[in-house]
Amino acid sequence: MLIRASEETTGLFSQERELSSRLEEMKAALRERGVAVTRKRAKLLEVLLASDRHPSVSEIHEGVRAAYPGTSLATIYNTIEILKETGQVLEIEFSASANRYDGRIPVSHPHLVCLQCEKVEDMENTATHDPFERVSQATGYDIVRLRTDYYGTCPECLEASSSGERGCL
Amino acid sequence: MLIRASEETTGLFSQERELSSRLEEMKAALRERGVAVTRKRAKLLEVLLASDRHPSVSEIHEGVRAAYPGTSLATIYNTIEILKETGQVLEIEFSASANRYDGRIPVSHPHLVCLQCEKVEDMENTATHDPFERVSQATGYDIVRLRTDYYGTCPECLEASSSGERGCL
DNA sequence: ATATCATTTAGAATCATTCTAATTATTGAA
DNA sequence: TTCAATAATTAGAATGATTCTAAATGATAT
Repeated sequence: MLIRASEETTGLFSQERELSSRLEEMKAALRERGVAVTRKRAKLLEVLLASDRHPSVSEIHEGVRAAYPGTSLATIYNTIEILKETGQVLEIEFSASANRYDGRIPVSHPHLVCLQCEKVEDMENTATHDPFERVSQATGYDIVRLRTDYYGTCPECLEASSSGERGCL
Repeated sequence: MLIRASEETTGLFSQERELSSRLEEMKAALRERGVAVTRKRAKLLEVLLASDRHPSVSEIHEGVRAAYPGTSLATIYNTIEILKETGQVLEIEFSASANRYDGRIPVSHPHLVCLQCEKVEDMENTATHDPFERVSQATGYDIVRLRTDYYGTCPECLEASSSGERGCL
């Protein structure tokens, strides 16, 4: 059965316990990489893990600034870059809008993307994708990542647009 | 079996016949849409279909300029936009570099992306992805598109980097 | 011919991201 | 504690793909 991971008590990422161990994992990865876990960086990790919204850099920036008002955008970009390099965050690229980041599940997994409200949700994977080794063998590529995203209109946006084009305020 | 579509005599898109009927299809779609198939637009379609390289806008621009030197970038963007709207081209989005376009197979299908040389290849799909209807049903989304891309290093780049880091000229 | 409408144009504007060079914090040795 | 040395952070400039704008050109039909 295919369900949305955002349903909080089941699915891909449910337990608060998992969240805090994920936080520790990320901090450990930063230390291992040889960079300090500063207060701003710690806050960034928190913000990143706080929601299943797959936040953009500027959303993260706002979250961090709520605690540390002087924080610059560059700090967010820098830290995200390190997280990417250490495999601690999954970057979901968009060309027409800002990239989104998944710190909860930093490995390849499918998403639902609403083209209207730009929501990005995790999706349980029921389909079987070719494992990297198999693709590698068949193509000669060294495969490191897979992107599987379904694009469309989310139920809320469908509802909003069906219950009246009139609401044009 | 999983093979690369770029092998010319088999695979997803082999026959020259298919290419020219594809060209007519695209022209028809433009006319149906109510826009003229000008010489520049016709050339653009040709360039788009000419290779399996999944060209970027600026590659297409260069191709068109070879025949019509004065052609502006805006014309390419405009026409690509119309092709997108009519479902005649598949846009493969990248945030860190230019988007790529697939006019040969304008419907969702998987790709191999080389992170080093930025090659984009079609891939035969052996894995079963959840059909749109099934995802729609399970999630409430109205799904219109699926992106399935494998990222890694292509055989040529692997070869180049293994046969010596020395070649640093 | 000429009025109308679509097409094309050059260049400006936008926006996410990256870069740069200077400033500020932190740390470890004297 | 003091003083380098190193890392982290900063503001703002630079970049680059894309979109926008307003003017110019081209085609079409009477």
